[in-house]
Amino acid sequence: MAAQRKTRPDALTLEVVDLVGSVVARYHEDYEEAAARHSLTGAQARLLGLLSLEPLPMRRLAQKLKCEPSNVTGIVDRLEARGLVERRPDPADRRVKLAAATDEGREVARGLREALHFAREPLAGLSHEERLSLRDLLRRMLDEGA
Amino acid sequence: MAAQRKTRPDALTLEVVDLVGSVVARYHEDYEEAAARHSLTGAQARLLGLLSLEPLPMRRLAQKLKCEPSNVTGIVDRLEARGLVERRPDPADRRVKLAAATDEGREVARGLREALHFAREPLAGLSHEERLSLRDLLRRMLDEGA
DNA sequence: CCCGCTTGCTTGACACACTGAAATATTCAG
DNA sequence: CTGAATATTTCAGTGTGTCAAGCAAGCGGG
Repeated sequence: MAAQRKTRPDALTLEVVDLVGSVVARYHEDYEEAAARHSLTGAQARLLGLLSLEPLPMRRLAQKLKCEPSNVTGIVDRLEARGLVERRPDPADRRVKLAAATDEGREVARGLREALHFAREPLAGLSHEERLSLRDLLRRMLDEGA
Repeated sequence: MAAQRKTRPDALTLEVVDLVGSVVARYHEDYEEAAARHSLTGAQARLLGLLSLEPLPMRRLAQKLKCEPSNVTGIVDRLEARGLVERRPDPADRRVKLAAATDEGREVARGLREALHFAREPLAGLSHEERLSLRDLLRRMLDEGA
């Protein structure tokens, strides 16, 4: 599959790597900015986004966010203080606490998603076919890369 | 060009947006991990990467990193303490301090870049033509989106 | 010349994200 | 029932980031 492994990447590859870097940077700025408009930090926005889909135990949140559970405690604390998230006991296991978005939390998450769709949509400039091919290329990248 | 503006994005667009999100997440993990292997934080690695190309005044660094100058002070302080960066006076203007990578700093930056090329190369699985078309699509995205 | 404005950098106080270790509560296997 | 494993929290410590204030150096007009 790979035409090269440890060998020097060619100019084209370097350029693509660079472009990906730019896209990543742009995406991040937009994300943080959208979060800030709702008085949230990036971490809080990501966590709230997860909880807007379904309640999750703290442990699962930590896994999804790829950080230590002790870190999640603080983020949930702050969102809870703002009334966007609440902690509920898990009826099946009294050790676990389920974090769940409140109605207001889901509302904020929805607003955030929409702000992001706008922000993320430099895609709008691409035709249907181009989007199709971009989708396939990105899928391939994600598959190959581990 | 754009088939829609404020209207609901179609399923394909949503999927692409999602894929971009995944690529961004993956890229970030790899970046942080590569930095950590050199005992650097992401911010330190980014700053060192900039300085490995050319010395820059603190002010310019803040602009490139999109943060406050007062923040740059701390990051440069830590890199300077590790001997990877040094502050020099600007002969043209005694107010400005030029941050420059030391030899060791450039060496670390080089190692980091290579680690990143590896990490960033889920691209290796794509053919030359595919990379070409990916490059064009990414360029279009970046152009359109501002 | 020198006064006042601007510019570049640093400092200090503060919030948040994050980690790692220790404490607590609960589950679960033997 | 006892001891190991699991879920969460607390605490101390580091780094990133902001904002306001301070200091030094450039710069323009009287």
